Amino acid sequence: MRALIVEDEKRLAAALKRIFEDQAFVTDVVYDGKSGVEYALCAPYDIILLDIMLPDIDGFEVVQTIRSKKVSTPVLMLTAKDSVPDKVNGLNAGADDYMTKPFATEELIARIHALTRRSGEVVLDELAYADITLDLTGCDLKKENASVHLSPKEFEVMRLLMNNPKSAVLKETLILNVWGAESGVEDNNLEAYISFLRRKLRFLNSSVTIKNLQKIGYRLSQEEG
Amino acid sequence: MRALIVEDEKRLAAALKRIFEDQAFVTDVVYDGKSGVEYALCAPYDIILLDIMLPDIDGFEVVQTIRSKKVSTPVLMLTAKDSVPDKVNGLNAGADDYMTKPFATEELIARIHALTRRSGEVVLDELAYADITLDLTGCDLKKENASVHLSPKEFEVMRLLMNNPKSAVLKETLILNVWGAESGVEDNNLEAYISFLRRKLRFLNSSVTIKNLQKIGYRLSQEEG
DNA sequence: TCGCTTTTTAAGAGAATTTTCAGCTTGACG
DNA sequence: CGTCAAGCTGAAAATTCTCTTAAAAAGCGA
Repeated sequence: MRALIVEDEKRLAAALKRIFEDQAFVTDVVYDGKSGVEYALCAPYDIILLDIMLPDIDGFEVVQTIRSKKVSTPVLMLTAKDSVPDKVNGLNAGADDYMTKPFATEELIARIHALTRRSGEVVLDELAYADITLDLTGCDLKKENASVHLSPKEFEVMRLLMNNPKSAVLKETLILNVWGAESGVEDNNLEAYISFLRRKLRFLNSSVTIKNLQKIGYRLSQEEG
Repeated sequence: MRALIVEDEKRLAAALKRIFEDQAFVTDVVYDGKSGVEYALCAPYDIILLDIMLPDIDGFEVVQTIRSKKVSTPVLMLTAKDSVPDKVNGLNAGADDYMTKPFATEELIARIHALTRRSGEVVLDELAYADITLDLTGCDLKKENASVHLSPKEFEVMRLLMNNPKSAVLKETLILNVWGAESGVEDNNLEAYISFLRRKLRFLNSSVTIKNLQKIGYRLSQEEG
């Protein structure tokens, strides 16, 4: 499932991205209306999250434009104002639902699911590799009947690794996606988490190990016997 | 399809962005080499357009860096000079194609399509020569079922040699691409690495040898029986 | 605030990689 | 041959990266 987030406030955008990714969406983020239209027209999304207040053209215009181009992806509008005109305008312009900021994460998730269920897809809630399974709804890592709890950051790191089981995941990618662009975290921080995860994998007695590629990053691998 | 443009001249960059967008690419533009590397490492692009002359680090170094991180996105280099050394360096460093400025829009479009078509069809993750194979996703050299691990620099040297199996690779080219422009490493350093690689080839019992051409450089060759 | 979990930081051990050096071999050329 | 420059190699030294702990700091709910 793919999601597009159109939101100019970077921090909120990052938080939303996280939420969507926790729901197993592949997520693109853009920070203005023009890009929103471009992206919506160029790639097939299952849902578009759209802020009304944007630096260039506003959310209403974005919906209108993409609808006029026959894109029928569900649109969830986000607005700081709880005013009736906004809602009406949004729905008239072609949005499928709206939410007012601030909002509870649970409510957002519920609405996301309501909108995407409608389009008839199944929501992926597990990631598997070799003998382990990552539960995307809870936050734990399982092997057969055993399971360990993962903290949010451990979970994010593991999810990225399990999403790219074939290739190495760059240290840059991991840090960017787990801590964010300008977090300024040290490599050692990531290393500590890798260490935490390795301990938990040993605890589970899994055949999965996290391999280091010097100067590059990490990848999962399965130990023989 | 997503494109990244790395070009410091704003007006040219804007023109390029327009061209890409007309071809239905979602396009990011950055104006210096450092940002180019960051973007390339953090998002999946289908093509990267890269100017050689950039304010901070040059285009060669950009390609070299992202390739050393195993990013295999096709790179189209742009150069004002039509000099052979530039082309050679670019292609050795891991670029897929180059164009000299000024250029015709049609030619650019044709090259873009050639490169992205290619990437759609085959994912290049191995380099082969005679009886050996270089795994570009991991860091190892294989012969049949045996394999040896290569360190980052060993890997780079080997990749350059295997990229140019027909001709000799100049010592300067090797040093430039593996150690960088102003590293000031001695020839003996390269010799040491050649020696490491030879040992590993012997270990693999490969028919491949690294031949020295006095005062020039090295080339791969296959020993008979 | 207290107690718990999570995250960050720090430090040292340990590995892996890279560089350096000395002595040796090879090839070119008179 | 003899000599010199260029190249080769193994070993040690130096450096850089990584791993693992433990402890400090931060966050969070009761």
